[in-house]
Amino acid sequence: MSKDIRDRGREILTAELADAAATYCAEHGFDAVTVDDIARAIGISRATFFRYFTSKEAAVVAAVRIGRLSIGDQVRRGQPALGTRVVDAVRAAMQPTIDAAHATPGLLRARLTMISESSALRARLASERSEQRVDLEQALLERVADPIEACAAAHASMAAIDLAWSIWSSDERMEFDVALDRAFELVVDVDSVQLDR
Amino acid sequence: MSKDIRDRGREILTAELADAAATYCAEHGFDAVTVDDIARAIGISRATFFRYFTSKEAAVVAAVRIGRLSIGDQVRRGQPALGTRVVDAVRAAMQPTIDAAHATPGLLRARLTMISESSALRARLASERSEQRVDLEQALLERVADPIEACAAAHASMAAIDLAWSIWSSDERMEFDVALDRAFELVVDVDSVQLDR
DNA sequence: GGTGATGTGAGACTCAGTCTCAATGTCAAT
DNA sequence: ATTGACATTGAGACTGAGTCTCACATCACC
Repeated sequence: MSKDIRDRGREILTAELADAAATYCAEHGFDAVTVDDIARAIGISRATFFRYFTSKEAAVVAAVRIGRLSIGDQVRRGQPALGTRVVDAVRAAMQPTIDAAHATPGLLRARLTMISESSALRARLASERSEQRVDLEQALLERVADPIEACAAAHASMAAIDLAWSIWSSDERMEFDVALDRAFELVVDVDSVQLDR
Repeated sequence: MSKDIRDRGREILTAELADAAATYCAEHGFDAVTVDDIARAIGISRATFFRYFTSKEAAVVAAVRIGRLSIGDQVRRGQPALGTRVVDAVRAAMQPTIDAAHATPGLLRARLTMISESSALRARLASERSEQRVDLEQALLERVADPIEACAAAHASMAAIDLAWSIWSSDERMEFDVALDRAFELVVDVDSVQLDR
């Protein structure tokens, strides 16, 4: 199937372009550069840039999206056993992300910092996370009978994943899998958190 | 203090403009109208539109943002007692929103539907919710000693609030306070949700 | 009636994102 | 080697969002 090969080739090329674009933006400041600048810097035309990315922000956010599989697909692939707690299934589905974070932690931290410093990039990331939650919801609906329970589990799990990134970002020495464990534990036990001052 | 009066006047005017803008967009389709169209329709110039709203999307989203107080400020105002569970404090802080949702449920539902149908508006709403979470985090930090616990509680609470809007949107007969109760209960008990098929 | 501060409209400008069209490259069949 | 189908690219025009400057109007205060 030559089509698969072509598509894979395009995927790899997209990843390389996103990487180069993110590197260029990190050097010059995302808000200070135009799409023309980025395109020229990574060796393509403006028109081609928009064939690979839907927006200026998308290119940079694509550079931190680790595995090519969505979180929903990762859950499906894991084929978690009947009776598994949903939060455990989602936590397990994060393994590829953990591996990627462990491989190049410094680069990932730098790029998350860049994103957090631009309101346009923060907005894009928030929007992307929201879509990820919908994707996770759909995957869970296939394995959980009550749709509202599936929806709730997706919301809580995404909250935990978000929290894990926060925890990981705020401590240079933290490993991402530890942050994830802590985040899921905190979210599951959130009813024990009280006002203590 | 005349300055306060002026500011209050501007707040009221902004709310009226947002309302008119949302109504116009609902009639003609958000993606199909330009800022020029909206501005003309609500009787101001394009330049003035951008003095009241930071973007085209902001005007519409402002029309569904109910109380003028942020969720963090609502928690502070509630002055919840020492030992209160954070989730209960946040749930209680939603009372003004409940009241507003109860006052004009049909209008609110129509506008949330419009938002869900435009990717630009969905993105804007997601971004706004993310900022609300940060705001809530800051308020909780003042009352919870462990910053990570405060952060976790903010993430979980915002997940519950998001979920409440989902639940409320998906059932015409649901009252928003019931949706909120159900959402908080589901998020707090999320560890009991299992894969059952 | 001046005078200064604030709000508004007009219009120029930059840049993001879309679209069309022509040029180039690739591959297969002959 | 040549041709023809097809995909990719670059160039450039175009729309519309968002910013900025300047001129004008309005209103309060003196």
